[in-house]
Amino acid sequence: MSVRVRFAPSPTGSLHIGSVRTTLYNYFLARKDAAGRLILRLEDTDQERLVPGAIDSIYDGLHWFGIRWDEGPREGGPHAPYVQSERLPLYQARARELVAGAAAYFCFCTKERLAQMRAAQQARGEITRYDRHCRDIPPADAAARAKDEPHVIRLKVPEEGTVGIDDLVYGHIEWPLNAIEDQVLLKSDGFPTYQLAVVIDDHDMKIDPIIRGEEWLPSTPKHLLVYQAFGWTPPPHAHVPNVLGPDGKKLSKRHGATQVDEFIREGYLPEAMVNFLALIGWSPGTEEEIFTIDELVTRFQIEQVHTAGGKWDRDRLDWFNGQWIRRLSDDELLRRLDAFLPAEWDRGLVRQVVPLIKERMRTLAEAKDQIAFLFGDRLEQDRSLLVPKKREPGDTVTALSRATVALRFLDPFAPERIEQAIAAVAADVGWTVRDLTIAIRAAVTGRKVGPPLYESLALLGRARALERLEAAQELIG
RNA sequence: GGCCCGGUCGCCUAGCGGUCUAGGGCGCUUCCCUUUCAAGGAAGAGGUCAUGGGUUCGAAUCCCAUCCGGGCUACCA
Repeated sequence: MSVRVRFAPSPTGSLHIGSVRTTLYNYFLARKDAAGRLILRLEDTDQERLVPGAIDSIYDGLHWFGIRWDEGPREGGPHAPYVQSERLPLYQARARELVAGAAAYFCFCTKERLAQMRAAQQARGEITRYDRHCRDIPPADAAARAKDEPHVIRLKVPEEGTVGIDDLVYGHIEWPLNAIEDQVLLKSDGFPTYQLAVVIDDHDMKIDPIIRGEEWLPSTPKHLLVYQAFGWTPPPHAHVPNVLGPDGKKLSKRHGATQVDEFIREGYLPEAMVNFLALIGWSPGTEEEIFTIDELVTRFQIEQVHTAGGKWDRDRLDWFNGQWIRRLSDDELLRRLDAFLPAEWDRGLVRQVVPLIKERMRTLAEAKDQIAFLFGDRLEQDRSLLVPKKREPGDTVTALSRATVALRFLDPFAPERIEQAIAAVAADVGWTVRDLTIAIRAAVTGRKVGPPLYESLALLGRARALERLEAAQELIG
């Protein structure tokens, strides 16, 4: 039996980083098995929460990560359609089947009555749960009323007993039936609830195993009961722990960026995100840290997934990102950088600085500020940076003017020659090379830190370098 | 409140009854390298394995209780 796994997002917004983690685990398993299949299914049964464009952003986000799947809304497949709102007749027929078999029943309670009931239960300090008011209406009467009265279909949960699963991650878990209410399966608008749709779809699409977030654990008994009602055998389940915010709660917008497109915009690499994400809640059991997505496919074992939630650690993500940036070839890095730099910046020149800033970047977005001095003629100089600590303005002007002279006729205007020239000037004026480079860097780049100075000067070109050195002398004086 | 899950350095984690005086990575500190900043290299601080009881010759590892944290508790998913 080959692996058939799925990820089933609701198109209620853009892709959340936590669900990407779960999707990654599904992906690893699907690719590990040569005959494995990954299925994308859209769970849009809540029509009120639909967000237009969400489907596109799910597709874009997943593709960005390098995740490919085999069956889905746009890809088609043997179990189409893969969008729940297009499968309505299926759910309705199945729900009626359950009613006919006395495993479910029509319920005519209004939302108002349910609200009142809940309020009363709460006031009495009881568990809030459907009181099974409609459970014992004679089936014939109920069927007749259902013809023209608004209604839902509820599952007839057995009075006692237990249901349980052997979760691939959490092990054996059991729930007493008396804690489970008669779940709504089909809403009054004819749409299925998640609980019904997910079971029918996973069954029809032959999903095995089901891998999903830990937050679904409490609704597993409800699903199990639906499987039972249909007489189906539930597939193996694997729940994976949540990705948590710094406060230990489920990662959400109030913890900062959580959407894939935000990370793309901030200049994170998919390689780094995959690597980082995979290691929250799973470990290969070795001391290695850096993995490509393909390596993860071969290493990943669902049984090694943890039971405890893991916190999101931005510093660690940044470290992974730096690692992956440094693993890129210069040409590849140039390609990735493209979207983060103004279109008018000369790519030939950018290509030449790339090696100089490669190990100075943690995100792609940082590159722009680091190399901006190379582009355009105007440069904002900061007088306070121009004069090194413990040096006099006058001496600085002298040093800078000597450097200007030394660089003017240097041939070629290349890093090694520049280095020699600057060393000579430093010796000449009795300054440390360090202090002299501080002043020159400030003059030429306007900043305190940046890529290596001699290479930067060479790339800047003699004309602009001299111009800026002279401007700096004026500014000080 | 009820049900379920969890608890190893600040964070991600190794560990699955003895090799643990608890290992690695991030972050932090110091040093080396050095034209700045990084990167890289080296060293270091940091954990009474939530707590208390058992079981055992032996427990981070098994059992129980307690505490703390989280999730769920909808005609949301």
